[in-house]
Amino acid sequence: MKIATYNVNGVNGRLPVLLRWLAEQRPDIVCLQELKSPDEKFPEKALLDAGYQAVWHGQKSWNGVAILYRAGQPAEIRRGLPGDPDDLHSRYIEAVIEDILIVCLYLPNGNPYPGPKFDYKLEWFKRLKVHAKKLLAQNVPVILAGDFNVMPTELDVYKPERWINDALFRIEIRDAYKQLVNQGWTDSLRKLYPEQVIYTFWDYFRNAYARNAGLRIDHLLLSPQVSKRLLSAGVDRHVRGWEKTSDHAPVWIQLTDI
DNA sequence: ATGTCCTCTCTTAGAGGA
Repeated sequence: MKIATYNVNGVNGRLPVLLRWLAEQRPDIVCLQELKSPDEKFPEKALLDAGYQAVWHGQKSWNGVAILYRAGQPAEIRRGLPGDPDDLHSRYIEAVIEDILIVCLYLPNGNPYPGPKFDYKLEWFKRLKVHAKKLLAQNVPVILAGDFNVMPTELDVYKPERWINDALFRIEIRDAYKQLVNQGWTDSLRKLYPEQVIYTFWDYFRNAYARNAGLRIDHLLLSPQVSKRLLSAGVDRHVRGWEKTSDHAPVWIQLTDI
């Protein structure tokens, strides 16, 4: 079973690219971020025609997350990260697919540092850690997939020294990510490729993709029950080279069937 | 500071976000 996460940067503007990639790779499950679409404008019909049923949590202009499934309807469990009723951003959705709890999340960017957006990111991370710990305690297969807006280590940035005061790399944010992973999650790509330079995002600016000036900020974290089923993982980086493409590339894992 | 690309609107240019 192949499970992917992809920050599409506008699900409607990016629909041709998304459909092309779905047809090419045929992932079983897809977590999408940055829909930038209100719920009523989500391209449900086009995705159904492409063979995918979906649950989604959108909002106008910004954010938005969705989970697609090729072999049935994802069973939505939760929308919105618990812990702050005043947080109205659409950044979190959970669904059960087959035997796995799929969490699709879009962590706040947090820039500029310092400031309220950075504080919001730290708070969001705190709430995520609280909730993720509860999920682990259930001892069921769980996947946390999405755009975490965190480069976990210096290996994950083309020029670490330039990113020290960026909200995607500030030490508080790396620490928060480390604390999350240390609860017992497995970072899929790092597990299989502990020392390889792997990027999932290349800025639109400065010809970043051609220079491979990238970041690794999209992650698939696995609970122990899923981790033991991990077969392979990778980045569909060629998609970043397509016309009218997202600034992220799809990231995927392959699990053994049970 | 800049670069680019998305979405929305006090809309066809500019603002805000990433």
